[in-house]
Amino acid sequence: MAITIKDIARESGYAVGTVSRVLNNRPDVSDTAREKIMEVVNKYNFRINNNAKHLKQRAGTAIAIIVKGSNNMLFASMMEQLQNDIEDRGYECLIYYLNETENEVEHAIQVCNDRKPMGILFLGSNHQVFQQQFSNIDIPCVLVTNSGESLNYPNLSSVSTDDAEAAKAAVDYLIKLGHRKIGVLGGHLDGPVAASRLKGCKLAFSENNLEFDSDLQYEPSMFVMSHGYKAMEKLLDRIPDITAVFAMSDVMALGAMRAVRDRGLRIPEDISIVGFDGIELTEYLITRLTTVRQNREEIAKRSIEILMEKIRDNSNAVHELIPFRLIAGESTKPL
Amino acid sequence: MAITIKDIARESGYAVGTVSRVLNNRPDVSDTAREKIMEVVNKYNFRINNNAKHLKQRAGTAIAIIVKGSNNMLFASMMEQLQNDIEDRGYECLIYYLNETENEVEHAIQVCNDRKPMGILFLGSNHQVFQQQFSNIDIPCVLVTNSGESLNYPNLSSVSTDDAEAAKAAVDYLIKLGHRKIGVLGGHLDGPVAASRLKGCKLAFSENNLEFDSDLQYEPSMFVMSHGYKAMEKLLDRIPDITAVFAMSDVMALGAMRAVRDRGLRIPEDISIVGFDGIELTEYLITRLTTVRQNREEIAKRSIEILMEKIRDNSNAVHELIPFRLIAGESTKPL
DNA sequence: TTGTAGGCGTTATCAC
DNA sequence: GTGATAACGCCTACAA
Repeated sequence: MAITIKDIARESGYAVGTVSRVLNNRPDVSDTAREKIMEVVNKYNFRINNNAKHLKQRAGTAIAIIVKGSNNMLFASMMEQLQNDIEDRGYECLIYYLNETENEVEHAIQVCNDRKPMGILFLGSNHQVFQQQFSNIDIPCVLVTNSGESLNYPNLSSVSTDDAEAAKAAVDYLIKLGHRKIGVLGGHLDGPVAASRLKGCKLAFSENNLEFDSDLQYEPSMFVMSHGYKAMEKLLDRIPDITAVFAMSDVMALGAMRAVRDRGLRIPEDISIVGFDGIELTEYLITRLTTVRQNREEIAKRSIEILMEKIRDNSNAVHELIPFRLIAGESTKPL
Repeated sequence: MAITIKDIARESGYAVGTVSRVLNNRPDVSDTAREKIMEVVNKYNFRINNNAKHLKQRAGTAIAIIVKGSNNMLFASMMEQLQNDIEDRGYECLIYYLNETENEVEHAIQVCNDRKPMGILFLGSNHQVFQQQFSNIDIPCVLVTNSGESLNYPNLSSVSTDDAEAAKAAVDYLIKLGHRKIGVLGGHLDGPVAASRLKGCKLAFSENNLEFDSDLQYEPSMFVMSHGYKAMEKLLDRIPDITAVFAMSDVMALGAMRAVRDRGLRIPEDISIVGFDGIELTEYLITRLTTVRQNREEIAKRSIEILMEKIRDNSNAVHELIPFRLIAGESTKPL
């Protein structure tokens, strides 16, 4: 059906081995051969069959990136840098987007089987899934943006923000501004991210001798605008005299802002809001969002550096925390 | 190295043929065989080698989606629906994200070579690239969101918004509100999208007996916030008494809004802004953005329906326009 | 219902 | 520097 290197070999007068060598830019080919063969390749618009190629190749030279959630703006904003960085280092970059319901480790195992990458970067991860199946993976991996410390695998490093510290900083900021009736919008607590952030919140309250009643002040929400909106409505219903909110993601904060406004309240005059992540969008909002900015450039950079190091020396996993910054925007004010 | 169906065959006491049949859910296998083989498969955590599989398979049963730009919020918001819809119809869904600099048709040709999909959906496309190379693709394809009419390939359909009409509606709206000093922020005009939208703008002006001086009133910009911001600054410099702006994408409009605010002007009191696309975000902004909403749900739905139809009967390409709606937000007001 | 064997298109390993 | 040939792991006839 399709044209193969065999056809190219016949047409060019060379053997398949030589054609393969040319196609892979091997040095041990004469210029005449290279020229003649490439001519035929172009003439027939030949394309290599990657299935055959990867079937035969023992070890591939590629880095895989597995992203959970094509709608995640934080991840989206990191992809270009990651991809460029990997390619600049001479590796091929295999990108896979999975949705929330798919099993990222299962997928990774299959990728290892099919493409034998040298390492994997995970953007977004479900810890339970990692606990259950990650032992099937034996190449170096890095969790980008989540800590993998508690998972404790020798080949699973991580580069992330200190969630507890960062959340604490957000709530501290609100408390310093004089707020006392503070609500928290966050993820469901089965994951370590929301749990850590909530832990940080609680610490901020207790260190300031303030009560924190989770049932009253905490409202779980998915990390999307619509859920942030609804969660904020519930919080406003439960705590009518609330004056500030910390949302565990900017996107949720955005939904919350609109909910506040739709109740006829103003930001920051009536309610102060702090987000989390520091996605680009927050700087363009007319009421710039005060947010905990994860240093995504540095996280991306270090993730790759660490992955490369592990590929090189196969040393034990490291778990690095990258400093965050609280960016004071216009969505908060002293009470 | 890795475990193969041969190993499974040996362990289970069956032949490789039977193992293959079980793995592919073929009906012509006894329950005992299926059971016994699956037991061994699970015991050894066997995973099929897709390279070998696809190398051998003549025709794959999959639909490919090629997306240009992982940062494009309009595309991101359509992916889930597309993916679910395709999988609900029993097809496998192959997703590839490319960045702006990569050649989507080149990539598609390679995908056809390797995975032999039944059809391809393109989200985002460069017309020049299609002109040059699309003739190498002979399976049904659909351009999702861009018109492919002028490309005139028998196997390239498209489902899109009438760009000229929609842009005209946006500018008409501003004119009806009494605005006369109107600026336009748009893409570089080598692509058909920006060109069509600009054409629509011009028509709106001329039908209302208004002048439109491109050099003065049109400012090109990439479809990202930062460029929208800068382009708006230029427009404000050139036309100090400007009262309204139409931006050819919501993301650009967002940048423009912030630029306006940073000049100490207010939206919509001093400047009205209309966007394009109608991404979810626009509904959550505190100053809800007036925008031309592309009916992305319907575009996604029809794109797949058309692709399926073409796969079935291989009939000639169709180019469908899906009605848009102008959503009046809070970013515009009568002059 | 199950087994056998050939071949998919490439790379790798020999020779020459 | 180049050629011949044996794998790679699976699917698909065809035979039993």
